[in-house]
Amino acid sequence: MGEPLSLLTPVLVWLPPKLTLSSNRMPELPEVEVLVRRLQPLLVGQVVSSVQVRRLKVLGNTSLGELRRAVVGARFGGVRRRGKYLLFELVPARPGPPRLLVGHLGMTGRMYVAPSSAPLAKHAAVVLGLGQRRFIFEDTRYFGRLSFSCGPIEKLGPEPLEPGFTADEFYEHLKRSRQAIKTRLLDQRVVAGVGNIYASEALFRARLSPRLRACRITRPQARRLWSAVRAVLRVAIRFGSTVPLSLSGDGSDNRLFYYGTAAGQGDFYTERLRVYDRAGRPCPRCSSAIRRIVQGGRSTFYCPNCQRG
DNA sequence: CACCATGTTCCTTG
DNA sequence: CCAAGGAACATGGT
Repeated sequence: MGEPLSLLTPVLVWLPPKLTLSSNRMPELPEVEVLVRRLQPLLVGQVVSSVQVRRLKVLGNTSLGELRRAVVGARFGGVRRRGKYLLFELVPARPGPPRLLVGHLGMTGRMYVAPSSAPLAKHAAVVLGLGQRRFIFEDTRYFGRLSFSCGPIEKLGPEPLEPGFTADEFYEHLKRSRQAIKTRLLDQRVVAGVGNIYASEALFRARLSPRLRACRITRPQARRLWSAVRAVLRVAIRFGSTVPLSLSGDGSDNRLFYYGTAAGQGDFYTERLRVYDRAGRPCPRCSSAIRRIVQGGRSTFYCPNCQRG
């Protein structure tokens, strides 16, 4: 600063970073939480004028007729999250009890609100008309769901960031299984919302080996892991809340925040995962090489030096 | 071209 | 009946 501008001073032009966040990252609790917060102001109060289902599979056991009857004319009430599930409350036009539409993004699902004039995505599975705009559930692999089936959410374990998730119950639950601790973390009945990425991250933070058998965990170790799970998820939500992604379909971005991807420039896209997908690279604590193993058919990443047990 | 990635459900085996 | 392990699902990226 203070340097006088001359005709020879190069002019720096700021270009917005391209919003091409890696699409191979799957939504877990933090991604769903951030999505729910962003969808809320776009949906609450909106009245559904039409329903288009382009892939019946994503409705699961819900029939197209049932969806139409319950949704057309209804108004979006609350938008909430449970584990990795999105919960949409739909208030009927005529007096009656609200219905709960349950969504899951599977591995490649997206949900966003776009102008009705925008071209429809190739893999748009369900489209709800909202006047000039439409709510779109898109999923290239169609593993996701949007239905009235509440069965899956009733089986979920405690919400990790709420008081119902206690270190003591977590410990008692782990004690009952001979499976590797990493595999247990992926069981949605133990704690809801942890997926393959944050399971590795939490174990690293707790300095516990992913191969440790759950029943061999000590009470202090369980407490450390309990704390690490919560910290990892909270940090991811905080980070995701700062990413300036648009949910209005006016950009070419993928409309879903993915944590920890280093695409583009600037602080928003700094790599923040410590071990996931970093095989062979140095551990951020001790510089040993991060190792990749397969547990239950899924990749696990950890530092063999820092993570014991 | 063969294989890999993810989350959930379903099936089989012990 | 339960725990644990593996296949299947569908598609695109490498």
